[in-house]
Amino acid sequence: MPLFDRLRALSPSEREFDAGALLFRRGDEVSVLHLVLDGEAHLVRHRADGGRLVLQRAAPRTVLAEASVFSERYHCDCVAVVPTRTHAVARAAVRALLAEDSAFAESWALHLAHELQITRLRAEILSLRTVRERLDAWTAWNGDRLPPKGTWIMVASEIGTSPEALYRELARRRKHPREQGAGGA
Amino acid sequence: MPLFDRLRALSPSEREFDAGALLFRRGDEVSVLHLVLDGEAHLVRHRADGGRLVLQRAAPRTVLAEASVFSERYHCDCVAVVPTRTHAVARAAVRALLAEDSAFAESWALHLAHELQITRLRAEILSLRTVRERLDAWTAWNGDRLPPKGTWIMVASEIGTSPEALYRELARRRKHPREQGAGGA
DNA sequence: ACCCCGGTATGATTGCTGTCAGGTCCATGT
DNA sequence: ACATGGACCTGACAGCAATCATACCGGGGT
Repeated sequence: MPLFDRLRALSPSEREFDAGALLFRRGDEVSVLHLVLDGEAHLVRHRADGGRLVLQRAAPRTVLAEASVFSERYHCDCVAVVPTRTHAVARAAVRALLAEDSAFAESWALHLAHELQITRLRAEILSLRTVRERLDAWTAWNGDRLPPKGTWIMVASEIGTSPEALYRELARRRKHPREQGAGGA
Repeated sequence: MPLFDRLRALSPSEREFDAGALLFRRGDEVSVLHLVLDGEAHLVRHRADGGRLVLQRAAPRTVLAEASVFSERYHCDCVAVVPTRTHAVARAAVRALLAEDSAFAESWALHLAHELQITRLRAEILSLRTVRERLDAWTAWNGDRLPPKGTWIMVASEIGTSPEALYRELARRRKHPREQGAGGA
C-alpha cells in the first residue's frame, strides 16, 4: 500500500480550509501531520521585511511538512492558497508507528529519499539557463516524450519558465524536429 | 553524534577515485553506501542523445545516493568530477541498523527530511527570476546577512547565477543599502 | 446556437543576465 | 622583492526570456 494511503488509514479526521486560511503558524505545537487531499497549501517563511519565501508547494496526494514529524513545534507558517481539504493524522500515531513498525519506517524513509531525488533533479533543471535545456532535461526524465496538451502550463511552472516561453519552445520543435536534444557536456 | 559520523563508524573502509573515475554505474549491484570525505562526486543519468542530467552534486561530508540503500541495483552512474575520497559502508550493515535500531532509523529519516527541506528551498530560490530576488531569498534563509567574502563564488553557484552577476548585485547593495529586500507578495 | 473561459499560440518590446575582457587586491611561495 | 594564482570587481555587448498584447480554439453551460 502506498505510504500516503497507509498514513491516511491511521485516523479518519479531515479538515477544510478556505483560500488564505492558515493550516498552522510558526511556533504552534505540532499535533498532526497533514495529507493534502484537494487544493494547494504552501509552507512559507516570512522575512523581516515582509517578503515571503515558499518552502514547499503541496499538491493533492502529498505529505505536508514531513520534517514536522520530528519537531515539537512548527518552524514556518502554512497557508492554503486555494480552498484546501486535508487529512490530519496524529503526530503521535505516526511516531509510534515509525518506532514500532520497521517496515513502515523503511517505507517512510523510502518516500523521503524518493522525494529528495525528485527535488534534487528539479533543482538541477532549474539551474539550467535556457528553456530548451530545461525542456530537454524534463523530457529526458519523463520518458523522452513531450508533455501532453493540457499539462503545459503545469510543466512550465515545474521547469520555472513562463507558459509563453514553453509554447514557443514547443512550436520550435514542431517546426524543426531534428534540432532538439543536442547532447551537451 | 551526527548521522554522517555514526554511519562512518560502521566500518573502516576508504576508497579513492581519480577525476573522471566512476564510483559505480547504472545496473551495478549496490554493495556499499558512499560518504564523501574529499572532492566531489556527481550522480548522473545519461540521455539517449548523449546529454547528461546531474541528479546530485555530493560535496564533502554528504551522503551519496541515499536512495540506493533501498535498491538492489543503481539507477544511475556516479562519477568523481575531481579527485575524490569516500568512506564506503556496507549496505547490509546500514539496512540492519535501520531495521534494528529505531533511534538510528529516526535520525536517518530526520536527515532525509532535512535534506529535502533544504533542497526544496533551493528549488524555490532557483525558480525566482532575478539575481536580486534570489539573493534576497538566500539572505532570508541565512540569517538576513550577506554572504561572507571568500564564499561568494560558492553562493553564486548555489543560487544559480554567474559570479559576475552576484558581484554586481552585491555592489548595488553597497551603493544603495535601502533598496534591498523590497517585500514582495 | 451562443457565450464564456482557459489553454494555446505568436508578435513586439524591454530588461536582465551570461559572457568576454579587462583590471585590482591579497595571500602564498620563492 | 618578485611572481603566481585565485577571488573580487566592473564595463560592454549580445542573447534569451519575461511581459504585454492580441488572437485562435475547444469544451461546458445555458
